[in-house]
Amino acid sequence: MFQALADPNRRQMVQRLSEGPASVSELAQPLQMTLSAVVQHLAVLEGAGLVRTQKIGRVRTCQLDAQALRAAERWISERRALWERRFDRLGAFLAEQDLVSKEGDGA
Amino acid sequence: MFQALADPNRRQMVQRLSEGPASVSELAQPLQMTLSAVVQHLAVLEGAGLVRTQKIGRVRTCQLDAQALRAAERWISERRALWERRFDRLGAFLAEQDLVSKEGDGA
DNA sequence: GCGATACTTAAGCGTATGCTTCACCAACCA
DNA sequence: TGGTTGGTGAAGCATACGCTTAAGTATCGC
Repeated sequence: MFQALADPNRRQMVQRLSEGPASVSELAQPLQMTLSAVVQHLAVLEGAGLVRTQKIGRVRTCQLDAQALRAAERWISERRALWERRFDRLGAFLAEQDLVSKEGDGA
Repeated sequence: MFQALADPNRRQMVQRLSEGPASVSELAQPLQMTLSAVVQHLAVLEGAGLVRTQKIGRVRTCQLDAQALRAAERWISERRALWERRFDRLGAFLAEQDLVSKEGDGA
């Protein structure tokens, strides 16, 4: 799923879809590539569960699946929270002293 | 940055680091690959700003950068919120339509 | 029916990614 | 001092990825 979000074009597609549903060619329009390529990207997004699509007539309409986005968000959030909580428990002061203060000369 | 999180091994490293700082070989231990490969993954994570490292003696110590995680989290969160808000508006709109139509024929 | 539209599928191709090996340097320590 | 530990860097290789072209299918509008 992070794999699916890794590509800039796919993120742009997600961005577009966050503003509302769109057809495949609408998604393709701002992207400088073939419809074929867009469909392939779409397949990745759909495979990751980030996007759901449905075909009516000859038009495939796509929309975001908020639940999948929430799952990705949660994964990051949990790890961050874990790390930040740990940071707090140990005391920011010690950590500052020990790990951050030497950044001045190294970086 | 999503690119960096796309790889399962790198996510495992992030997972490990969320539990506390670790040296390169500590990170490598649970992973079935060469130290060399781990260093390369580490470079990707560091390049994405997800991890900061510092070398003391011959040991490189790694820790998560919560801020970068927060950035990724925010990107997802914003898109999800946008989409969900739209969803709500649609719900409200439909509800309103429903209400109006009932008022229309009821009164 | 017939051309245009909106995809769909398969094949191929160049490049990026993930990994290994090998050689190497810099601490640490007995 | 010399061996071991911890990490670095470059080269090479197999596979995955992103994209294109080309050919095909199903629908829509006239």
